[in-house]
Amino acid sequence: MTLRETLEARITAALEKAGAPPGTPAIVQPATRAGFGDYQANGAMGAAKKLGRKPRELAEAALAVAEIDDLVAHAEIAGPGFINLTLSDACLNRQLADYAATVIAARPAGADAQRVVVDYSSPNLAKEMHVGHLRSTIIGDAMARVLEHTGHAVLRQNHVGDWGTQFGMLLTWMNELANNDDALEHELADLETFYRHAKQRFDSDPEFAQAARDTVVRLQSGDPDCLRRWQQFIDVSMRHCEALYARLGVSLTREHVHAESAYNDDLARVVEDLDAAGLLTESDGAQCVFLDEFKGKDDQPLPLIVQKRDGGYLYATTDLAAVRHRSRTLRAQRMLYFVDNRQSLHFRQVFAVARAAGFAPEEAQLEHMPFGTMLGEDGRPFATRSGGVVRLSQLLDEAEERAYALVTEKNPELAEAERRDIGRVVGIGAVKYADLSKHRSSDYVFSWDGMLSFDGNTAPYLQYAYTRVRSLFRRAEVDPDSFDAPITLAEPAERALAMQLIRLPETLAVVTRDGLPHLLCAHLFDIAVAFMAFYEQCPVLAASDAALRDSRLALAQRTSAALKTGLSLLGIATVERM
RNA sequence: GCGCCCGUAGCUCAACUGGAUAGAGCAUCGGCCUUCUAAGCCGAGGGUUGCAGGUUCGAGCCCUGCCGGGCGUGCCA
Repeated sequence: MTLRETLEARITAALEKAGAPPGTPAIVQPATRAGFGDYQANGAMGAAKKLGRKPRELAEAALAVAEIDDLVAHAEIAGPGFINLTLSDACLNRQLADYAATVIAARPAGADAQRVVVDYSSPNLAKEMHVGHLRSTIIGDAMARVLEHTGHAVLRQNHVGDWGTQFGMLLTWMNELANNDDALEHELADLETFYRHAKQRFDSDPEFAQAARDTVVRLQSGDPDCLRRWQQFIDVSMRHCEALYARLGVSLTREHVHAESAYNDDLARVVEDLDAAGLLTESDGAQCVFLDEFKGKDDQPLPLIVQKRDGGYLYATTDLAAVRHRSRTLRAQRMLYFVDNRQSLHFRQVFAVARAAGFAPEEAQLEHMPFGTMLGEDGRPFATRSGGVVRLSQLLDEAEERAYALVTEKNPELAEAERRDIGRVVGIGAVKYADLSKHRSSDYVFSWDGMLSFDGNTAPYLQYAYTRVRSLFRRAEVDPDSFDAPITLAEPAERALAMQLIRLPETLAVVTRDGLPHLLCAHLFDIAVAFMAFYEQCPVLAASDAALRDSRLALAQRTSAALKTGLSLLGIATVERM
């Protein structure tokens, strides 16, 4: 239980003792202003209103019976009925003393631990990954890491698109090139070009288009030659994805891939089960599920189509099969889908049908974690821009190059290899953080300068704060991993930093619940800002006495642990100097 | 037509079950390197939170209407 949750529970209990109905939330939040202490409880006002009592009076009564003396030094009623709380030094010191174990360390699986499926990245293997794939991949990966850190069993699922009509076109193009191994090799080296050439042939040559459609049928009927070709293409495309994952530091590997095609054998069964459950309706030749809660135009019932008139299945069928697999085979209690918000309706329908059909039990948490569309600098959706999208590899090249140039300018005396390494870590970090630090659900504008900025609220700022701590320890010739000393918080800057440090678990709890890693970014930035102020105002190595020096070194050491751990949960690495 | 999302400083974005004086970064302007890394720090300016009502002790957040934008809406994924 985090400090905030403890306060919430204690104040809630106090409100109840003071006469509020059971379960009246205390609504404990970080104080909105420095003068209001460390936390504030806002619940007394709402509760008093329901009771017809004076809010300040209820707050007063609650405070009188609140058992918070072990945590809080000062508590006072302010304004219409806020309860402002200032933590005691003893409380702060307890948290800081055992910081690595109590605040930083990953939580062991407890009673409330869940088996959580995180469905993310899921690129379409027909094409090369582009910048639009960044959001699902980066945000999903951060969430998988945070969930693991908070004690949950995470099951990563990379639901890659490896099936469907466009593969007929690609395989046909492969066949045309097949009599020339070098040409095929060369074409496959660049999937974007490969796709474009195949599409050109498809659009311009009716015979090719027909062959492509025939190939789809052969593929789906299990033709061995087709399957071999298909497998060859998938391998190339998958290796390309894996290279990007490795470069990005994304934790997805081959074992997390559970492709669309893996559900092929389940699809007929899904439709049968829907039929057996009495949910299936034929409409215009298609097999559909109609649920009352979904209405289309003119209040007409809105179907979820699971089988086309020609017998083919759709992605709704695959997603239903996936829910069933994740629930029954993987035994997931919570399933998170980091998928574009354009599929909101689709998931609402799939989840509702899955429950109705019993593919997932009522208590399973099925949550679409939508993210917004990446827009071009003209404000229009990125993918529709003429001239094609920006390749991910292109963006990463540029990021690494700019970071390398900058470190070379700042620290020319570092060895070439180290500067290259710093360029990679800082460049990739900047790109990932630029994406992670924005609220997932809002559309956002892709901007080279935004993605590749190294100033202000960016990953390099956090990485820089980390290197400052490391530099202190190098100069002090002390090993930061084994160093410890009692911490005393005298200066305001020291106390402000300590407060930010001990709040990290609260942020992780919210991130875990809501799937919003930008809150972790914001908190890490707050920690770094507090550290920078501390660093400016409180000399460490030149402190007036040894105890003060060691106290500040210990505080700096906590800071580096918080930053390194926090960044690693975002999937961002650190360097010793930059 | 109906449904979902969005509209906050010049730009890009925050604002945690409705909380106190709406915050950052970038950009602009002014300071700070003979002292722990200036990728930094300190300070300044910049807002009718699209518009109009409503709900209440209190609204960027909730409700209604309007304006503007995005997406979705039966056989692609």
